[in-house]
Amino acid sequence: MCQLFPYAEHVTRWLEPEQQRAWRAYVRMQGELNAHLSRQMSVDSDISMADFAVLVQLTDTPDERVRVLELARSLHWEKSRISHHVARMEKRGLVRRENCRSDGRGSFVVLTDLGRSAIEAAAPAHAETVRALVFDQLSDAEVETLREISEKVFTRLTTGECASVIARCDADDPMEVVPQESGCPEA
Amino acid sequence: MCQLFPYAEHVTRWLEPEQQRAWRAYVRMQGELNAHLSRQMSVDSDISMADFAVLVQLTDTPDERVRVLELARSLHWEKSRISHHVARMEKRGLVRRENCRSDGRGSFVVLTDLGRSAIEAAAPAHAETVRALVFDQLSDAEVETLREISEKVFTRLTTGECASVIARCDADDPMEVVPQESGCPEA
DNA sequence: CGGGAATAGTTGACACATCATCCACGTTCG
DNA sequence: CGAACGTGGATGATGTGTCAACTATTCCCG
Repeated sequence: MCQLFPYAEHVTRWLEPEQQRAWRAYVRMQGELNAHLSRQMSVDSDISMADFAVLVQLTDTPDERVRVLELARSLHWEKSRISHHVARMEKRGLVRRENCRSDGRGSFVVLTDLGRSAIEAAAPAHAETVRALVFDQLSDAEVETLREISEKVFTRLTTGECASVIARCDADDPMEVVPQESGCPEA
Repeated sequence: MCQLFPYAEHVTRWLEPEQQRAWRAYVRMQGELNAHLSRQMSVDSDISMADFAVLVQLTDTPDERVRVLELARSLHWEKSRISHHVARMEKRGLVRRENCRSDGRGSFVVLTDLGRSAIEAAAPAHAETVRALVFDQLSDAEVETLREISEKVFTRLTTGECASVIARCDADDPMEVVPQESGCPEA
């Protein structure tokens, strides 16, 4: 068995059985959940999760216009991804590009009316789906632990050697369930 | 604010603030973790996570050959995805296709020597990365809770209305950190 | 002022996922 | 037997993500 990886003991502490089980459960769940949320979103709102993320960033901003690099940083996307994606969204009329006067290199992504109504239509259903699939299954303690686990792993991912990947400036608010106004009273 | 979604109260209970925070932490973490694992895998093994998943299924099987539909079921992939992906892997020499004699429609995906050495090279580094990024950050209790949360959500996703998506037969073992032989003694 | 270096963004090539469609074979039942 | 229908799988079109190269502007330093 193990002789399949002759150098294993020098490189790897492997995973404990408990960890193996947890990891496989997590991987499976996470894959299915992503798939389900994406499908749900495109079925009942005709936009993708990626579109949604971009639109959230735009509605989060007072004048509904964000620099491309700003988008890249807050979404943790590569700039070329932003560029391609915005191009596609522009073709569908969800956003529009504008040149930046103060910096000749820059350009803004601006929310259109179509874009605004798209996200306003999508957000409630999405939040509802998340609630039904995830939070209705979990106790308060579990929710808290989920947050702690996520924060710990995320911190590990964005500090030290790992951080090299993208020029991580600060980057807050990568994604919301409900666009910012969700300071909804009865929430 | 909330009048942005006039029908919201009829449709949605929204998320509690605690849940919002947990959800955003989870989404962020999960996105970064996926990205990091994929990048890591392709950098130090020259195969993708998808390749890895397919190869694991093959090495899991005594004679290292699996029917396409079998693959689709155990990975929870669509059959066309398998087909395309196997085509690419075949072009790179990681697997090869063989016709099924007992059923003229069917075909087998067979592990090649190159494929075997690819996964043998990839697995330890991958397991090590997962351990370093995830499990080294977590207490035993957190690992247990992570598994419980994952199982609860996964169960919700694969039962009832949600299950309609793919013809969910049974489908076990969608993905492993270490190909099956990982019944490693000291693990 | 001039000439690199850094920065903002785009582009093209390619890997990947999904969807709809198609084809070949098998099964069933008249 | 043979027509109808189901199944295993392949294919092409399209949307999406990544990498590497490129352009254009701005910054910096002499």
